[in-house]
Amino acid sequence: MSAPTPKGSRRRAELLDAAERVLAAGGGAELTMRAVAGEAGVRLGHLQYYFPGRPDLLAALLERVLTGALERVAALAGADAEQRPAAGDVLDAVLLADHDDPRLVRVFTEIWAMAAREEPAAAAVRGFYDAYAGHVAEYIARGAPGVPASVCRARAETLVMLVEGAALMRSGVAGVRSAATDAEVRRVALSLLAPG
Amino acid sequence: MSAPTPKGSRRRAELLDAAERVLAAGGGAELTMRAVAGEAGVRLGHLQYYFPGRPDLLAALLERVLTGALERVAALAGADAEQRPAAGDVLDAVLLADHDDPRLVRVFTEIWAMAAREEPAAAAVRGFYDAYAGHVAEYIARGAPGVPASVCRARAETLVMLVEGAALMRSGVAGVRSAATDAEVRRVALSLLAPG
DNA sequence: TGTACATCAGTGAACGCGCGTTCACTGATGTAC
DNA sequence: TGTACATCAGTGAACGCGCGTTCACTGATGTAC
Repeated sequence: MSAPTPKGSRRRAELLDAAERVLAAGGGAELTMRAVAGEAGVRLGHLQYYFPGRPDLLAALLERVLTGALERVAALAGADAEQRPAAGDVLDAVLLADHDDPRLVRVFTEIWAMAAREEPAAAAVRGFYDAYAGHVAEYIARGAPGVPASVCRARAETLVMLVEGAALMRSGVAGVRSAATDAEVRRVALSLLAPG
Repeated sequence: MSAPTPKGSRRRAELLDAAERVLAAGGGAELTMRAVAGEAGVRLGHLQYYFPGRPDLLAALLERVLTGALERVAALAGADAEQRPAAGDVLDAVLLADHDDPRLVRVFTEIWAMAAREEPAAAAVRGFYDAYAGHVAEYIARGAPGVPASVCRARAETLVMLVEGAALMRSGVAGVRSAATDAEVRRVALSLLAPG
């Protein structure tokens, strides 16, 4: 597939959209070539024109979801060093916007499960969280000039753990949301993001 | 299956052991009736004598894993109000013992994915984390007599989020372990478990 | 502007395979008398 | 202690189904001259 045409890229994106909807709705076990083709409104054989085998589809889907999520993190935490958004606003954006989409939480639980199974997927997921923590660490460092980079990194990784755990627990999958806990999470997260 | 015989209970447990090994090794997609029967060394038809359908096996497996994990939490955090173990020891036990078993982390990522798919599984998982947080809240309350129960609960839920996020990130699935981050997680977790 | 041809986009049927499920069956174990 | 019988434990073959994959095919679109 060298130099894809505009139409080709659009179709490819549509097919991945469909795959993402199927994954969110039914989980990895229902993410079949037929189901994706049906969701996209094309024939099985045509889906395989773009993604010859199921592994090709899975890899492309994983890459797109992770890239999209990372771009959102970068936009929130990193873009302009000058216009550094307030830590509270960043947290609210992560905790409210991202986690309020149960679709995304579902997709991520499936991605974690995929990563636990297959090393290539795990490598992609580790790369994602590594970059994620990198953005957060940079944000922290900008707000605390004297603090060593290694400390910023440790705080960033801890914050990512808390946020991902919160995603799981607040999503209805493994727990339910409560205002008191949200406030406590926010307090702890803030102390990591902008200590002092 | 009224009043199972000793032999029946043993066989049942053996079959669930096998199912757990298959789940840890290959994930939910490979957890087939045939694979479990093969792992247990019995014939397919015989597995179905104890678990007539796949849903029966899945439900029993989920219940056993969650019950086992909860018992370990209860033993750590709750048992005797008199012999209250030090917060640091509790944390070390959770972070080192539990998380050092990649098998268990893998099983839990699969359980989260299952819960994201099926509401009955989600209900069981929510019940588990509810009880988990309850034990932790009680532990916190015993160490901080003046603090309202609602505050203890919020701290406990936040701690559970952090611990589960840490399990994911430290397991190799979504991240790698680092001593600096471990220390930071421990510091934050301790501040939740035994503030002041 | 027209034509020939290569490539791109999309279809449809068929394959072999592993799955969950069904079911008739056999041997082992317990229990009543 | 022996026997008859019910239940428990385990086998083995077959079923229909949905899956990923293969492949020959057709129509649409671009491109060279």
